[in-house]
Amino acid sequence: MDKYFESYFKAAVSVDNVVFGFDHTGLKVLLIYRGADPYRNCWALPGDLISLDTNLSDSAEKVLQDLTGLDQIYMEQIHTFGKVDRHPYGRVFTVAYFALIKIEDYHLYPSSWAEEAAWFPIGEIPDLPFDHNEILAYAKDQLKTKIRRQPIGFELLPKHFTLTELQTLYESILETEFDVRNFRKKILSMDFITDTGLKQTSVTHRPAKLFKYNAKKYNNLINTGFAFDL
Amino acid sequence: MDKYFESYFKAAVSVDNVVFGFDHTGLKVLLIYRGADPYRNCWALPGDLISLDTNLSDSAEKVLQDLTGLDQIYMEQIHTFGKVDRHPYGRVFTVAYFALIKIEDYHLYPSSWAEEAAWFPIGEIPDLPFDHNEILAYAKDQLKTKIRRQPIGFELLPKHFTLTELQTLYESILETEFDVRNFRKKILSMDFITDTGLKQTSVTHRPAKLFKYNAKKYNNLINTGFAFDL
DNA sequence: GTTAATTATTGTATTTTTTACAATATATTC
DNA sequence: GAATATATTGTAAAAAATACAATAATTAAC
Repeated sequence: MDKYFESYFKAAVSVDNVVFGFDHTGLKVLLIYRGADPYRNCWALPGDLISLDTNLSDSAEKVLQDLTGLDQIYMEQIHTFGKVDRHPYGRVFTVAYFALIKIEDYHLYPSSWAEEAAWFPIGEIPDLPFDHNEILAYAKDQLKTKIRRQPIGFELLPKHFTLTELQTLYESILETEFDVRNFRKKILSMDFITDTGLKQTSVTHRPAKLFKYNAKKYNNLINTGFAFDL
Repeated sequence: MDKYFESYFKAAVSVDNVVFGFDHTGLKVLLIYRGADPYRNCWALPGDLISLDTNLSDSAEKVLQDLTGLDQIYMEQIHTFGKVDRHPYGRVFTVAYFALIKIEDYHLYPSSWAEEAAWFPIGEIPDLPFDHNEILAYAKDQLKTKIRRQPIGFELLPKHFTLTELQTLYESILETEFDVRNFRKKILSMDFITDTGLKQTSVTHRPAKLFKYNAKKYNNLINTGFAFDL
């Protein structure tokens, strides 16, 4: 390499993951309690500087896995943040990813320098270090946009879910309300949510039918020009 | 900074701009002829390593301005590419931006190490260095997606345009055809494209009315829950 | 100045989709 | 079996999307 280029190779790159989960109480975000500088003893997005011998997308998975134990979950790159002074140790660009998980399917195993990992309701997020509040706001916005046009909502629900749960998910994220009958008609007419034949148990009222998302049917539809839109 | 962090601060970050233009012959992409290593004497996306004292979004504008002379145009970050071996000089992450311009409103002034700058029809793009073909493919895909849902098509047309030009733009980018009457009805019903009262001149047939995009009206609509969709 | 050539402009009937709206069904608990 | 709680379902009206072709305005050629 020419000497001329040396001054450019002094940046670091990090990954910050915005992991959304959902349960009956609403939308949640996964934060870790930092046990390392900078910003030791703060809750923050699970993110870290990345090692320069690893591809970016692999790094995103590795960082999340190292800090929280989460593996093999739906992840998507959303934006890169690169203000000059966003990191106290030097010029650090951070690539933000968003991820969706079924809370009840995973246990959290904080490790590396993450002392804790916990779900925070979307309305009760503390002040976060770096530009993490900005990143989170961006991710929330993306979630709202994407969930209307791609069938990613199912990533947040258990494998088997009721139509009421599905409707609650959409209403909660989109901050709106749907008519029960119309919502069901629309969803079922799309024909990629199928009845499992099973019903809820342990409820103290009429049990709801359990449905599941059929990715194959969705992909077939896509190929015929269909566009999901809620 | 702790010594521990030093090994992380050895990456470089670049910006690569995918600039789309449009004229009566179709969609075009702006490439520059590289007069510097690596890949000297190749056509490539206008991109460059960024200086570490400049914010990311400012860098995107600066790089484009330096190489092509283009300034104050619509730009949007689309994706960051970070494969380990994508750059021969070391670990370089590149943040891709896409930009839309009205070809006839600008002159190209290649400078810095860009020996030439030229518009290439989207169907006649040569093999590009780095992962630029991959970046371009991603950008094309984004353009197709975004143009259907945001009124960005107007960035590619002259300030005053005919409805036929607008329809041709959409048909060309979306690779589809619309019924003339239905297209006009739909566009005009959205009420943010207004008649300028002017007509085409120097055409050898019935002159078409000239319209313009009214961003204020669009923003008003957005705030009332309207969603542009073609 | 009439005709040919070229592109611009416009309306309507049909079909499909969206919307608004409330009664009945199925389970548990007491 | 009565009370309670949630699940499930249909229809009519309105709105939007679709399919389809004749007329209008200009220039060029004669």
